[in-house]
Amino acid sequence: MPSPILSGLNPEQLEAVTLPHQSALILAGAGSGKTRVLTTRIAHLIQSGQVSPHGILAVTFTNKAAKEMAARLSAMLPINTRGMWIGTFHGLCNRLLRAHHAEAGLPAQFQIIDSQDQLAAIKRLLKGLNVDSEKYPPKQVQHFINGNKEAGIRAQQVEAHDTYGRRLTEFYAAYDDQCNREGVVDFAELLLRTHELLSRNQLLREHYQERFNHVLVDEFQDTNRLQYAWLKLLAGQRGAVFAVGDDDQSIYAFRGANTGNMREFERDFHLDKIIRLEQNYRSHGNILDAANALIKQNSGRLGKNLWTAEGAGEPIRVFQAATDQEEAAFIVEQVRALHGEGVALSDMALLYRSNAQSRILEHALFNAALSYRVYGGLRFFERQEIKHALAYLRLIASLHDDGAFLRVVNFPPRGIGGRTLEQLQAAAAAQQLSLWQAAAQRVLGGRPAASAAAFVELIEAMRAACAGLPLAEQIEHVLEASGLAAHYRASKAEADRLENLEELVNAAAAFVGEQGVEEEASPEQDVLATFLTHAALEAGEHQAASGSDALQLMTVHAAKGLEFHTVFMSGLEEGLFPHDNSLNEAEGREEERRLMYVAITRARRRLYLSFAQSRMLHGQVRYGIASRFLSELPAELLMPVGAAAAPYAPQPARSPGRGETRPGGAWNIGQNVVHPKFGAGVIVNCEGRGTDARVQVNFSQGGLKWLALEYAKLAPA
DNA sequence: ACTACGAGACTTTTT
DNA sequence: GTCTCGTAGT
Repeated sequence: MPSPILSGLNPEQLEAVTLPHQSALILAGAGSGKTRVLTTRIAHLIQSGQVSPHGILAVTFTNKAAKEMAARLSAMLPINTRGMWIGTFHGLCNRLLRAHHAEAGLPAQFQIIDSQDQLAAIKRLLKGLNVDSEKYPPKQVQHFINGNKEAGIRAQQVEAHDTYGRRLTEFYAAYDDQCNREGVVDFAELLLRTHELLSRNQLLREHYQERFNHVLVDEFQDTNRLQYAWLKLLAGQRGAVFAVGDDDQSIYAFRGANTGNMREFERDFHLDKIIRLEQNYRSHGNILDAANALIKQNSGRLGKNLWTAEGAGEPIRVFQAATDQEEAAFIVEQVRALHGEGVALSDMALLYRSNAQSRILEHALFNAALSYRVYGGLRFFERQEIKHALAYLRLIASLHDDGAFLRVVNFPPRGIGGRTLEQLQAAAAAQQLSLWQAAAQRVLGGRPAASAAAFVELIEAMRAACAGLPLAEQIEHVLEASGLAAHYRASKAEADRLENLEELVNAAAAFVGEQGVEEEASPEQDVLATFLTHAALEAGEHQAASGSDALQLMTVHAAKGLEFHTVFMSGLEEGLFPHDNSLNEAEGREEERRLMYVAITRARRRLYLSFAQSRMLHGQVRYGIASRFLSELPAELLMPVGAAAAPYAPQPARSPGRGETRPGGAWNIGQNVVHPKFGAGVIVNCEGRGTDARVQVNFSQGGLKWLALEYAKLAPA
């Protein structure tokens, strides 16, 4: 007698869901019901009595995915998912480290710092070591540290081959020391610490290995080395790892995702089961055919071909615009028409490769009075006013947090400037004290000591006043006592920041409301710590939902996992998409292609691909040719649209348009040329006439150069 | 100690 | 075009 939760699954989905206790890889194509399979399997395991909710570990990458999984699960089964171990890698690590902080060598109230805070900590560290930030850019040091942590390598284990590498390794070691002193943990550290804790502590390891009989992973293709090692460790010899992913949608290699994990998983776990979910429930045939044809050109795929029971549907529309403005105007016009036909604006997406492209599109939409919503940008807990407020709270919770100290010691301004801080930092370093201790012990003399002492008193007063208050009231008190609220009230230009601070109080109240149900007996101080963790681990929505029907604007990355009736993929030009910076290595080129694959498979019914021959980028006009991806799609699936409906490839040399000079009569923008010294290149700009005429050439070897035509020995190629 | 101006950068991003 | 960072000026 099949259970109702299994009804409606196709044979492959059913097989995946009802697999016995064994490790398995589910290759789930776009729109193949991946999340459904994952959640239904958990529900099925529990319902059939194979495991209790207690024995499940379900890991995702984003909080959104974790929440959705929990929500779907509680809709399927009458269970409370709150106590279950469903969460992000980082969230679950946090949970483990809080429970075993002593064994992990962490203070009970350790704070989590985000990448911004981490970068600030590194800058501070380098400054203290008198390091030339030209030679060792903080961003690069951060990259080095995180890269090593994600490979499971501590500073002591780094194999440095040159002076530069040895220096970076020193910084890595010093950074970890600094974090330990301050009681802060960065994102990568959460994972590495947990991994070390479990590898070192046999009792703990066996406890969790026994407990988590079933480990389920979402978006497995996005895991990095450390996350994979973490999974392997938790699963142990007898555990079953059920990994769901799609190698064709791996678009995060640039931030450490190891595409090799899928193959390694297959080998390490001796998989005899790889289930492919290839039936797509989202898109019409032409769209899937295009996606399949494109992705086939990548090498080293595990292999998969999407199909649909639906018809072919409409052809894919391709639009060639002369300028980015024209491209935007075309999109506006099409959006209007479709909206008129009854397609909701929110069911249409406007995608682009990089955020910089959104502005011109926004401009056109704004002028057309079409409502739109841009995803991306600053998130709630990343805003500076929120960071300031949280830093006061962090300092109250954990006085030795130098990062928090420095963020607020002079904000709002209270006469503690760079000079004073330098002295304070020197004194603290000399005596191995935190900045707080140094300030509290009045190591300074003169006027600076007085202002520092005043700050110490301020924080101590806040700490005392907050003790025992509900969280929201604590925050309200801090906002007033610190002068933050007054500071933002005083400036008209920053009224929105004040609003955000008020929103922070609301968020805290809501947070306590949600928490309160479960953990009724938790002491007040712990609520603050939990809230700070929440703020660090979950930066909040990118933008508050406007509620109204609005066109969705976002990068292709941000669109992963979403679907729309109509998708406009804009800016399909060489150099933009695929992006210049990714073209050097085959890996990068293939990732760009996967990105294009993700873009195409977002569309249910209609797909527009557009590009512009000229585009304003970085304040300069760039001339581009059609993206290679357009020629990689089967021509019979494409339909040129728009005023000209002209063929777009191969790119004909364009004669100069309005306002463009035509020096010497022989040189055109877009023309390929050869220079005796610089080699092959393409003309991207012209200027002046007669003997003054100059052309700008983008050389494949030498980069961008302005050349005076009178002297340069330029020849057509 | 704070503010203002200019030089240079600038793919994608979650935790 | 726009944001960030560092330095110079008040």
